[in-house]
Amino acid sequence: MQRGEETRRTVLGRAVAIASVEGLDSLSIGRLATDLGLSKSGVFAGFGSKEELQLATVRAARRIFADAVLAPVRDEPPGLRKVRLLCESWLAYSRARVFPGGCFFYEVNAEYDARPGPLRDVLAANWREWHATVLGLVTEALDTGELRPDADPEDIAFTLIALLENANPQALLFDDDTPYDRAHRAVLRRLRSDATDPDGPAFTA
Amino acid sequence: MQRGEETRRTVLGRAVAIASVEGLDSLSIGRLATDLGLSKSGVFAGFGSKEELQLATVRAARRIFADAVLAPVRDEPPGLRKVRLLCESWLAYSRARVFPGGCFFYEVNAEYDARPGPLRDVLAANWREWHATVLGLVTEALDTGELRPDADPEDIAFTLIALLENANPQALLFDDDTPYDRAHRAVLRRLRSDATDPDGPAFTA
DNA sequence: GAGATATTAGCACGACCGTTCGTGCTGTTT
DNA sequence: AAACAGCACGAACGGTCGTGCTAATATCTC
Repeated sequence: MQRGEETRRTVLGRAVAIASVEGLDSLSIGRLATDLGLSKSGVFAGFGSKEELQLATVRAARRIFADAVLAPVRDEPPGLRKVRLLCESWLAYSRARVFPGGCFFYEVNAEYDARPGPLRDVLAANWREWHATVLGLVTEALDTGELRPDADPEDIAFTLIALLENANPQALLFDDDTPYDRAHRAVLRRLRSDATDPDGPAFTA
Repeated sequence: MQRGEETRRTVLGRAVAIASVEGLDSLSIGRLATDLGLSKSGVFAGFGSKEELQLATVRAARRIFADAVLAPVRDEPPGLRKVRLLCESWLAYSRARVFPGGCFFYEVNAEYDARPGPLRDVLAANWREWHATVLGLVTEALDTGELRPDADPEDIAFTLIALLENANPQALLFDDDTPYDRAHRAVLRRLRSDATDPDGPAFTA
């Protein structure tokens, strides 16, 4: 009997869309029910509490993020090119409005970063995971010798993430895609500045 | 008879604090009244509508931001050092929790960047102003010859802002101040990479 | 088919929301 | 002293919120 699971999926699909635009606080069970033609208690029953609905929404968004951003580069060989492709994948994900409100996690991190509780904890864990992913790829690029040995992978990861995430609100606030291009150029610049071969194939292929 | 104005100030002081942590949506007139020992209708009367309260809150936050971040460097002579001091001023502002939720505008921009309306419009204007300020100082540093003539001021401004803003959520999410140090180093690195004298007095004084 | 079970619907609750209204207080102006 | 504006108050409005109940319905197992 997996009809309940399907309902949950339907609800979560709408929930991630709403939350990416208006935040997890604006998720309301009654509104979800009305939007989807369900009863309020039916939606409620599928989650048990509003907080569980919010947590499930974050987990659903995490899967979508992984599919949209991480999956396309998963099978790339380690190295500097893979770092670049990951950044480009992220920019494409924000630009394509995989979530209608841009990056889901930019929105909800800002919403909960100063509010202790289970939600912030899971968001912090997701951030750590994302940061570790970027840092891991940068470290691999160091191992392949495409980055100078004295390069600081932590600094590179921090900078790359900063450039990506900053394009998101600017593009949304002004309904303008040029911040993505600017972020892309800044990413390339940062990578080149520590690359052993600034004109190598990692930047052109 | 300026007692009303003083009440408004009291309300706005609490409002900016709440909004920096929980967002402008979580501002509730009844809660402000309870917190401050006022009546709900009294608070309401001072603003006329919830949206006007939100807009007034943004204006109040803008003044606080200007005092905390811009004012300390206002009288510095133009040049690369002034750019660096502005960045350090911003980091100190976020670190010191001038707003308890970190940077007020990081929070509310994320909240409203995908929601058209008067609030997004005023937030976009504020962002433009902030960006123009950074860009102006960078351009001045170009004029003084401290930055290489082929440096792209737009790219520098974008990168600096990205580095600053990215430190904020990370510090809040993990209750940890090291992102500020990392952002600081990244800022210096970015400025040095386009400076005519990477070891000049702009970086040491 | 019959019975067990998982899933929805319907309804009511208390709390809080933004907003409106009428009223009284307080200090200035005439 | 009288008239007046500015301001805050308490009460109440219709609505929506999350959350519990109970009842009806759909699906799976025998």
